[in-house]
Amino acid sequence: MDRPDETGGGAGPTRGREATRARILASAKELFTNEGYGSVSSRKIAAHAGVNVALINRYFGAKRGLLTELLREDGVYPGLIVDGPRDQLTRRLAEHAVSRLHGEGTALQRALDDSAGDPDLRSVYQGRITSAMIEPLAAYLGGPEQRAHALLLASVLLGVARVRLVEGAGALCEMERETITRRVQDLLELCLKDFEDGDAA
Amino acid sequence: MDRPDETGGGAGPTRGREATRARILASAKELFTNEGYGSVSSRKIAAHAGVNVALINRYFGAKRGLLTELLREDGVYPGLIVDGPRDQLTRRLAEHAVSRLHGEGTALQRALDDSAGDPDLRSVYQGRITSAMIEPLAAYLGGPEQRAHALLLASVLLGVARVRLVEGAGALCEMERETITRRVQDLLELCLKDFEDGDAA
DNA sequence: GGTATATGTAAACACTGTTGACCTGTCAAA
DNA sequence: TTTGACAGGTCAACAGTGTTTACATATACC
Repeated sequence: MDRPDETGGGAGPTRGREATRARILASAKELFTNEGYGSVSSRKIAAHAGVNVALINRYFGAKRGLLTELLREDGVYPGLIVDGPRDQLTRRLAEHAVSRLHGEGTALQRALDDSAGDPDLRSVYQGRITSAMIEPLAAYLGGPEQRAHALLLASVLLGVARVRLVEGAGALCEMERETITRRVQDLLELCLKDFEDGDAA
Repeated sequence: MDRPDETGGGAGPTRGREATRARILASAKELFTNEGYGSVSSRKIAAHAGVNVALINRYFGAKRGLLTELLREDGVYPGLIVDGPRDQLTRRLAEHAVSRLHGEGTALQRALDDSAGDPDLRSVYQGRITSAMIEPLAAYLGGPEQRAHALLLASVLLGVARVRLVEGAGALCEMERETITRRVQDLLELCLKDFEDGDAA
């Protein structure tokens, strides 16, 4: 039952459960970053890690498990942007969105954004967006309409991300950064308005 | 060089270039509609159409060509919603978005929306969204900032569509339909504001 | 009739993710 | 020390995928 490996007690053995897991994960991270999820095969990851293909499924269940693990470690949609003063929430979110629009952030984040549409990853991202974006937002906002407000915020944030994939978002990136950030912020602010006042036109 | 088929001049022969093309396309449409793009294999389409697999690639280049053709025929993102009185543009777009949010529209449309993330289809949807959504919007809007405005509109529209895939959009669908439509319309309206006025708070 | 050409067929290719059977080395108990 | 158990690793195969190539066939024209 106990682990018989790490006999030397060293920091980095090249074999054994944890060492192999780590090497696979590191290879996956590097390859996904440079080539995207869909373009990297299990065998390629295994070869790069100097490890047998079957071990990927042994340790991560399936290829998708690698990405799940990377997301868990890296926190691609960090709840961090939610935390902070309430009156600056939309500003933080807008800056985050525009930053993503400009392709900033970790190379891995960019790669995973690009791979988000893969059918194999759909359930992964679905759960991730819900648990790391919509639910934290709803909890942070509070109130009876928290979920609707959170979904609207998510719509704008995801929409901006999506238009980058489709278009490169050239025209938006060419604008003064503060201008587009301000506009996104205004959109987010509008998402948060109460739903009572029907027709303010 | 000329077409030797359709010798009888009948309406529906079961062999020959056009007949085969049509049968493949009809099968693809039916299967994609019911099972989505990624879950339907080339062989399955061919079997359903009673046709050899190789003919798919002969007549449509590749599997993706089937979907390109279906999109071309069906006009999934019709420029129709753009046409109309200018002061009702956002209303039309909002109604369209909310309608999609509720999963209305053709079954095929719904299926293709769901398949939009497939890596194999990325270039197809990229071109389609650009040519059938962003460019018509930009042309319709006019002005020096037309492209930025069109991209912002697209962000909201695509974002609303995306949140449906992720969440089922339960909370948004449970709301009074007019309320959510109004809110989306307001968001779209805000997208169209000039970028000059920097800080209206 | 002969022949070029369009259409349809069968089989393979080069992949993919995944799995099951099989070694192998190390540790614990007898 | 011998035995047995078991975690860790290897290999080959499975069942799929999209796509292509070489071949057979039927049609239409000269």
